Amino acid sequence: MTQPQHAARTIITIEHAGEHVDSTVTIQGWLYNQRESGKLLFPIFRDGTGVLQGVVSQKEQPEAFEALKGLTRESSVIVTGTVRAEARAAGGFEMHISGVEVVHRVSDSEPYPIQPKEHGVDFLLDRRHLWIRTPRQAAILRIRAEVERAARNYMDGQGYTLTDAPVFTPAACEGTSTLFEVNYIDDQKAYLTQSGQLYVEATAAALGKVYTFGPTFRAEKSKTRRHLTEFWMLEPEAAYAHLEDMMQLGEGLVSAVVRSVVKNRPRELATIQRDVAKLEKIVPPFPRVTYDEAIKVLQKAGNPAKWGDDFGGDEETIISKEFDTPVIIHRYPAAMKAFYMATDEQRPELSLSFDMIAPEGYGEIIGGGERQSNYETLLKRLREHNLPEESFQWYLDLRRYGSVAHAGFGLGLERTVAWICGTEHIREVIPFPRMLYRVYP
RNA sequence: UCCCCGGUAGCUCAAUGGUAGAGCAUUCGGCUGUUAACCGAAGGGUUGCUAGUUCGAAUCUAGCCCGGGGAGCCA
Repeated sequence: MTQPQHAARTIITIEHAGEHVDSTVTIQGWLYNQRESGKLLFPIFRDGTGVLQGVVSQKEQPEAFEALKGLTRESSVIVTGTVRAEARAAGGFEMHISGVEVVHRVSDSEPYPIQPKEHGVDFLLDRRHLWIRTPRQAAILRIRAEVERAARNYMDGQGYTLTDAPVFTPAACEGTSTLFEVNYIDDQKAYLTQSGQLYVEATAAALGKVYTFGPTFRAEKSKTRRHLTEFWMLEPEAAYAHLEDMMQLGEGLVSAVVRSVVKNRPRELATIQRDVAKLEKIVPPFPRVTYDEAIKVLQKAGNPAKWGDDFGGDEETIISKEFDTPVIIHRYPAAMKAFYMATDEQRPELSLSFDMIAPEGYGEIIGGGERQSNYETLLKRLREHNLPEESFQWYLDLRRYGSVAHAGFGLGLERTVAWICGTEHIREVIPFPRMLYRVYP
């Protein structure tokens, strides 16, 4: 409106505002909030990269003042002004506004529903498509993107090749109770994958060191802050690899990801007020305890756990509180692990498995281990678990043709991001969470 | 599936058997350095639904619906 028609504009994003002090620039964004003080307005703009306070006086910039006065929250605006260092403004910079173009004005009769104050979870989740505009949510999503980028960089750097796994699968990977069933072509049944692992075992035999990274689905009726029905998993698998190799890869991956977030997303970590000192402590090697030792730690802490019990959230928290970094628990009893897990030759009652537990009570972020490479043993396990042999013939082929020791793990992306961000709930770290009884928006 | 907690104005909550309220948001007015600005005024309600107890129910009882947290299971 008040912008000169033919002026050459320097369009910047708010994250770079500090590089343009004392020059006139233009930002394209939305009105996040506005305070009025008589003949002064203090609008706060956001553009997805950050927020920037503006200031405009009625006396000095009457046109810009009128354009902004009474403007509704989340109206889209293109604003031109001079960036000044300003200690009184949040973030340390402020824009002295000279031109305002209101691109779209939010109606007075239907004001933007999300206010800069406390809201209930249900209300926010119903409006997740708008909630993600909130600076805190936007910062979390940018950190998630950094985690994904850093994880892929690390895996690629370690010589692993990304091999995407299918989402439709013919049968369960571990059991049948937790699968989403879908009608495939001509009344054939298919399921949404709960893990890409079986497929990555095949591609590992083809390419050596591989990983898959994609969505997985669990139809479990879990209603907790650690569960989603649709979540993303990064699953490496390597031929000729053993348990020890995967424990090292896991701690290398997790610490590289954390380091990358600390280095590349300091603004976002500040926005969400994450204690960065805690993240800076995440350096390999991570402490390792065997299942046997973990039981002793629990009993010492007064927990009634006994050998053979699986660990729930309480048990994980007790163990993880002993350390500042994630902790690896390895060699769980074979009975509590999946049919494809290899067993310890020295102690056949143990599986060559490991979990990585995040600090601060965020629970298991990695689960994996060495796979059963012997045809006869694997077939026996399949039958013991009452799994449909027909559906697993291709998987058994991997043990018929050049079977080798191999190992891998699955890293839960959302639990990892939730821990790195310190969020209350895992649902905040995925753009559109899918949870029990919630598929909208 | 089981256990626990909750549902009152657009939002966050108060009212524990006796006239349904506050803050924020919205509208109007005031304020030249605000930080979820502040000050004044106005509008805004089938207290999740159904039945019951009672002179009287947001409040007590039963059933149902919806949501949250946890268990199991897992990343």
